[in-house]
Amino acid sequence: MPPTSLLTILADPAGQTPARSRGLHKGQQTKQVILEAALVLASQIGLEGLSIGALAEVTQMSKSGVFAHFGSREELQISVIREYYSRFADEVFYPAMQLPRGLPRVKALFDNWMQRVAVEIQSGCIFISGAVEFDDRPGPVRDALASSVQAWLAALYRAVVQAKQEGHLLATADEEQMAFEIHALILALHYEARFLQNPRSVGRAHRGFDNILARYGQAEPAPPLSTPSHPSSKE
Amino acid sequence: MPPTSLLTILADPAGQTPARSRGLHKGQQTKQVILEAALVLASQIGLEGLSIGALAEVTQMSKSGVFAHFGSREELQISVIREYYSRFADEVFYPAMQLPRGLPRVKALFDNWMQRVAVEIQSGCIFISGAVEFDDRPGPVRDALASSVQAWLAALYRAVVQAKQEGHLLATADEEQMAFEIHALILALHYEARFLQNPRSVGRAHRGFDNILARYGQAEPAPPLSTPSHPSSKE
DNA sequence: TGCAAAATAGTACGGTCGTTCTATTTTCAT
DNA sequence: ATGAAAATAGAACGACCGTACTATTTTGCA
Repeated sequence: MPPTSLLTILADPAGQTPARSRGLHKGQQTKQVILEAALVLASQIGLEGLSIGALAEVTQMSKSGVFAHFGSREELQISVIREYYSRFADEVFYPAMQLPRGLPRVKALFDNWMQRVAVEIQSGCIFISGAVEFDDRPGPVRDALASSVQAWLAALYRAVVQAKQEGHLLATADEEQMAFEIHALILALHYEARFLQNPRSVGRAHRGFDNILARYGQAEPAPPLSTPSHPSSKE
Repeated sequence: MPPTSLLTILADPAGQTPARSRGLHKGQQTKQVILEAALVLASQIGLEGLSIGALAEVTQMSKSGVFAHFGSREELQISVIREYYSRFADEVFYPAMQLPRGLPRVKALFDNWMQRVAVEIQSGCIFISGAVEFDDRPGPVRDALASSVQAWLAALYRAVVQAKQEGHLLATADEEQMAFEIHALILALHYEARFLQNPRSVGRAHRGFDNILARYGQAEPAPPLSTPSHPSSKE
């Protein structure tokens, strides 16, 4: 029983039910294998770089064999987005929801997010690369991508609102602003670490979060400046 | 007489001198026209989306005619990066260098940057889309892109260092951290405004900058929270 | 165990891509 | 004005793309 619902937008509209029977064993299984490979490929070279040919090579299948599972490249891309979103929620969102409302939960959301992005410095993040690829390319892929990101950012925002309600933030705190600044740190981390290969970025992002807490938080002691490793936001 | 030099990295290594003569009139001229079109195209669909065919169509030339000016797609992409960089410097960097060292210059750098990105919400930013496209694709294009961005970020960093030297920032201020947080705001603005189409992003970024100034600055009065329009950082 | 249905393979088509090679046109100093 | 050099055009190449159609194989219930 996941603690909240809103994160369960965009469900697979039709699990499968291809013709009329009910046997859906092998197909779903290999589809999952393909999806797994597609996720890796899309993270590396982007959703636009995802090609059915390359996917067939990786999975040792024929192009048409891969294709048949999705019906179109677009549908494949959307499936990848859904899968990515699902894993993101499992890894970042749900674990944080186990913690009590307020600052603890906000901190956990950020820490989990950071941890995931730190891994994605190597593998790439679909929410970021996809945003650039589908900036001004309307259509179902962009819609799936945007609604996924919006759902996640909304969840983060709600956690901040609750933190203020719990009295963990200053009464003057602007929740939307705080969420914006947190998002900004993650984007900068991804940019500077993955593209510019600056190893200090992880520490910078952690420090930035501490700064945000110091600004919006209730009587947080200002963290000491210039600590070698990341002073972390975990307490 | 540009006030600083470091921004003049990456010069065209060989203007032209194709065979041995010295007449280089018409060629350079149409090359500039092509480059102009390429800049528009690359901003919209990215450096990877830049196709010689599309460029030929836009410029009303033949594919081979366009191609001959660059010799390869890679060289075309690099030319676009150089041109983009040059315009960025003219628009953002040099005007700010007219202002006195310290906070005024830092503020001008940010304001000019903001202004440019605000326009790029429609057209797209090559430094951001390119970063995603060439994350893990080594080669001369990535190198040109990365060195351009690094040069700009270094310039921003120097301005912050000077602001501290001038006594405009707290003695405890971490200049690199401040530059990181400023960069983060710009990235978030681009992401949330261009991809998520959130019209409040410009105001959020401005407010974020004010927060940074309040944190690192010397006795800055905290800006009032919740102002409708952007409270701006211009004094 | 048989047999329909599901899953996969094979092949081909039209399209776009970057690039090469050769022809044609345009430029511009003499 | 002439003629060589520079600029542009044209056509063709091999490669890869998504997709459609048609076999063939594999699956899993009766």
